[in-house]
Amino acid sequence: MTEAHEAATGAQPTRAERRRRSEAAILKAATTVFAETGYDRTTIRAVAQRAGVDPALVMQHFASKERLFAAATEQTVPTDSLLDADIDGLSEAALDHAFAPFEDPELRAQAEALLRSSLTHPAALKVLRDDVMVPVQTRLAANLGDQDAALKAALLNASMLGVVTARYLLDIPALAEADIGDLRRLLLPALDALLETSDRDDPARPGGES
Amino acid sequence: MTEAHEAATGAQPTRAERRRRSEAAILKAATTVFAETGYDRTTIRAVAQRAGVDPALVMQHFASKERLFAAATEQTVPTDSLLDADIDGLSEAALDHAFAPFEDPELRAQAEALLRSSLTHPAALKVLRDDVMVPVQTRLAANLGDQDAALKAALLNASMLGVVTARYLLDIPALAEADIGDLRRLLLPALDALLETSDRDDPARPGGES
DNA sequence: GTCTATATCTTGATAGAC
DNA sequence: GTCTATCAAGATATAGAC
Repeated sequence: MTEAHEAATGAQPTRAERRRRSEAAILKAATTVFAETGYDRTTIRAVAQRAGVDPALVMQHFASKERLFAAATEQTVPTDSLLDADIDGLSEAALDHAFAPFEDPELRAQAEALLRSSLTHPAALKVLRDDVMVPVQTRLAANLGDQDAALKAALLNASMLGVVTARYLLDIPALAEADIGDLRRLLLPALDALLETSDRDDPARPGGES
Repeated sequence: MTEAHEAATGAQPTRAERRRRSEAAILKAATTVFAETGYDRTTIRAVAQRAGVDPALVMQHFASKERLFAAATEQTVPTDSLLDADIDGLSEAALDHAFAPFEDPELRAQAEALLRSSLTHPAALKVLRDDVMVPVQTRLAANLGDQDAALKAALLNASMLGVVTARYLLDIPALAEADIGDLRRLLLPALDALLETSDRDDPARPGGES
């Protein structure tokens, strides 16, 4: 039952429906404010104002600021498409995986809220590290093979973290204005070089077909 | 006049000397606390306790939390050694430049304080972007030459930001435990590949001496 | 020079009217 | 279900004793 449908039919939304909608409005507003200012500087009052509701209503729905933040940053980690990538397309898959949430209008605020708070809010740090970065690195490393796999995966992941942070959160001019195609074009060779088998590999298992 | 010297001679420190010392102690404590928890979660009380002085004394010396933070993160940008690097050693110079403050016990807390607060504290963001990253990128780009110079420099700089952030602030296991020599060994080829002249270069001015 | 005491403000959270 | 009113805690910053 959509709002437009109601307006056309004149039907009244049920109480449960009204409640669900105000909760969604609050959550959307909270995600935006968290994304803009981070956890600490975000106030319940500011969230309520943005959502057009009373501050007490925010507490009624989410019980605490901590749980509101958890709800606003939930599911930031998309279903990973890093498993089915062949080795050649691995860096490309990792690159796209890093940009995807920030280029998707639906996910952008969620991702930004989590990332912006990650350096100062312990709960956000834990989620980013344990639920996002480490799993991604594990899946990347699983596709690699050489003895430096874990470290290479971590470096690739951290580099991409730096790029999206600089572009979307720090607003570093050269990166914020850049075309995403140019970023891909320049980054891909570098990421490929990072993943390439290094000299120190086990001689019994010569690296790839170099 | 050192403390040890005074103890040996029994000389009394002057008032100005006592003041200078308590100010230094406060500044050191502030830098540490800012580095650990960021600007917002750092309280004047916590700084005073860490320094072993009264909270009011902190205000007496630095007037405001904002100015205390500015003093604690001042001079984070070291005199750049990126100008005299030849093109071949450029990525190596940039890499070392990124790690240096975090590997120097004297500078570590300063750098961490600035970086940790940069995503949530506007003043810290401005310093990191305008006084640290943009100048570094400008100097890197000046040594490059091709038409993507600015973007390549920005990407290299942002990647290193991500690596040091993941290693020193987020404590991503694979990176935090890694030997810095391994990080250099794996990163250098990737950074070199990033700076390499790309295919799209102006045909009238073939890139470097490749 | 240093500290006690406190003013002033803002926060998250709660209680109760309607 | 929503809002008014308010609490308790903690923050920066100040004033003044010593």
